[in-house]
Amino acid sequence: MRKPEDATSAPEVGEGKRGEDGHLGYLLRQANVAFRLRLERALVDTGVTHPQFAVMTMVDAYPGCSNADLARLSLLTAQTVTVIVSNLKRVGFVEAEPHPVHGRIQQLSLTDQGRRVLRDCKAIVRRLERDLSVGFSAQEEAVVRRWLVCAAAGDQTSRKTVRR
Amino acid sequence: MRKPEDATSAPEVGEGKRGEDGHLGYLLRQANVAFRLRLERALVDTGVTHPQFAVMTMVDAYPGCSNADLARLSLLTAQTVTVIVSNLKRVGFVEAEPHPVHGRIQQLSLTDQGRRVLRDCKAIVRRLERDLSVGFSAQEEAVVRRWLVCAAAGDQTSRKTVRR
DNA sequence: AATACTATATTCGAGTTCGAATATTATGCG
DNA sequence: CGCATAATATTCGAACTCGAATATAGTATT
Repeated sequence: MRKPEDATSAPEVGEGKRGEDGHLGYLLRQANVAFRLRLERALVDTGVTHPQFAVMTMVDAYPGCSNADLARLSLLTAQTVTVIVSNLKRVGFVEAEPHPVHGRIQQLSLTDQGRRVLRDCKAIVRRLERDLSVGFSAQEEAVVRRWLVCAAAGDQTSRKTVRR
Repeated sequence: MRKPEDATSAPEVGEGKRGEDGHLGYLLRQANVAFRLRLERALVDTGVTHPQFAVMTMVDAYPGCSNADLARLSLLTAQTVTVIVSNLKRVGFVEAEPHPVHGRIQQLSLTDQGRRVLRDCKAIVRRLERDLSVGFSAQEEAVVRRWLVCAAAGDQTSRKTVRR
């Protein structure tokens, strides 16, 4: 199917159902897959995967947070976060203080090494993120941001005005 | 960290860095995670996962396509598609015609059962996708669609200004 | 105090995803 | 024809992801 002489030729990314006429859910998936892939390949030298980058960023922003806090922040399940955090502990980027005064809660924080690696990752990610806004005005970017937040909130929040 | 009296209280989805002021890459990830989760949970009764739904939709749109074609269409790697297709073959939603005239290429198509299940899935997905556009005008939605296509294309296409 | 409920953390099994590597087939070039 | 190159399909190892289930700890109710 490499040559266009074939009957079932697939469209390029911007064309047909893969272009602006496609389903919004499909376009969202396609955009995310592409950006995730670019991110993952840009981070390969740091040894950090992109879920690990997300978790490390959150631990850095909310030091002392728990596994369950991370799950809420990332919209992932507690099981998923457990795996990511345990991998980060193993390589020494994250450490846990097992005994706050109360609870069996593990308070998480970055190690010095983790902070160093995170700084490198952030520089790489910043470059990739800049590309996401080229070709769009400030007003257009604001629309996109509002849409993304709305899609993330789903029905739970911010849809409460449109009762039925 | 359940009560707001705690020092490190995490913001809700629409607030702070999780709102419209956050990084575009983070917002994209957040939106995708949330939509994927809603989709996965809505499809649970059909027995189809959301990557399986995506692959079945493509096989239905391009019958006779190969594993490598699916990889290009979905922006996934050939290894990933191999696993998904083999799971779909196992449950009998997809079948492969192993011997076209040329090549070792496997021509894929949906079984009758696969087509039936896909029809049910599409009805479910259509409802979820409608929610993605409520609260946005046609012009705003067009901006969002253009941005998503642009993010999917990355640098390869559509940054080249025009056609060849 | 005993019980019920909630939250937290973890384990298990299955599906998804990638990079690396391998085997096989087609094509192009000498 | 013979060989290099490319494309296709697959296997392997590792990480991510979820639902279900389990164990533990804190809170509330009776």
